[in-house]
Amino acid sequence: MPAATVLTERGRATRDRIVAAAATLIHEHGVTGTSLDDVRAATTTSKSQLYHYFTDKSALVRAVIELQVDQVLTAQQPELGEATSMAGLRRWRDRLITLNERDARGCPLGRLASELTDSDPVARAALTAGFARWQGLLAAGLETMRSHSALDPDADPQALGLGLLAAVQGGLLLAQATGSVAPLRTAVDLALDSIQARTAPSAATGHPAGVDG
Amino acid sequence: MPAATVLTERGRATRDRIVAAAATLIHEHGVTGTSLDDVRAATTTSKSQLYHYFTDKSALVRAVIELQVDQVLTAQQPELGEATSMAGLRRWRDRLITLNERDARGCPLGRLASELTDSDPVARAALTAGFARWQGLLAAGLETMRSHSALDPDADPQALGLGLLAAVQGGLLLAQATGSVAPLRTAVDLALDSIQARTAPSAATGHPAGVDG
DNA sequence: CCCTGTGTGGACTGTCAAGTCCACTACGCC
DNA sequence: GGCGTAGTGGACTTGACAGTCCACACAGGG
Repeated sequence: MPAATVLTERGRATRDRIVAAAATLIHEHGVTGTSLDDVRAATTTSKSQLYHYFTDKSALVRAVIELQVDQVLTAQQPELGEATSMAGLRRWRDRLITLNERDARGCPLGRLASELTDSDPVARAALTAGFARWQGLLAAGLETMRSHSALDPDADPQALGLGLLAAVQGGLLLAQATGSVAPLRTAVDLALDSIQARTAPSAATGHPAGVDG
Repeated sequence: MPAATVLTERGRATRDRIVAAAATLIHEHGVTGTSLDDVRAATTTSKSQLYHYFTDKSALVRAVIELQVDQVLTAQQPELGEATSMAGLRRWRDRLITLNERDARGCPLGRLASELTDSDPVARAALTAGFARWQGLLAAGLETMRSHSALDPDADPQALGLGLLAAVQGGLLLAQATGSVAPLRTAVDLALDSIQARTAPSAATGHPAGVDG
């Protein structure tokens, strides 16, 4: 008897409310730092509802992961989808910084990843898939650049996308630890400089290393 | 009445044993995933001993952080201290990869950082200090390069060190999530390429982007 | 040889959180 | 208008874990 299979509109609204609140709480306090009673209180629901919609806590966490992946990626739009030039990449970078200079909480996905990878294989797979989507979006933009001859034909868009994503994650981790966005800016700029160094000389549009755009 | 102030040799041995075992357990299962009973069992000590040497669990965690910072940094020696050229940096990179290709568990400091930064300010400070030491070691090597004119005089060793550290952290996070060292390699190579692009043309020793050294 | 303080053992308590259960309500369909 | 299913409320059980307490062992110094 797995949790609620058929949902009415009302049920779906309640379920969404639970996942949204859980996502916020987990982002702020982590998975183990968030109790189901906290979720219950934040949503004015009852214990039985949580177990009506989710078989157990880990199922709720997995639903949160799905939501967070979507939220994190859409929060970077439209800049992420338009990162098809150095200028576009720098606009995306600015967007990232703006998103994180308010509250340097780190990336929700990064936090979930380090908390769950060695305890919940299903969650891990969902997070890996989320990172892959993110990398894919970056790689797509870089691939477009390459097809427009704005990037060295030898450059590997997938690898560059992965490196860029790692810079973002590492930058956010250090930003969270230090309480400042500076590490994020520095890390992403370093990676972007590396990409810029691979732009076809004629098509290079950006400014030199490390300078804000 | 804070925990044990004066220790005999025997007491110090016990304390060290507790911290070492706790460090291992926490690296594997996280702070919240490690109970004091687990530590007790792993060290064949008793509850009263834990509270004899540490006021509470967070005090033990802080001792673990100190140990982990030292362990993480010394594990990178001597390569980290000799990263005073592109070749030296690449040897350090190889060392990092070797250290992590066995068990892609991520960086203990990274994990602790994302787990503790918004719950224990003291732990956060200790971790920030640890990251700062790491960054400082990298920056020192880069500074040496610059003083030898092997690096662009305009390059900022501190910023490059921070970016490199972020690449390592992000790479390790993704390595942990995907279960492969590949992201670490890609991330660090991307950052190193950026540094190489700032080497003084005459002193440049390395090979082009992304190739292993 | 006792006396003091460090080191050790392990039972015990209190709290908090996951998960269960049952009673009740709301809504649609026959 | 009853009947079944989705939705809701909240008390209860169970277990794990942080932290406490007291009793005992082992050392050295008078």
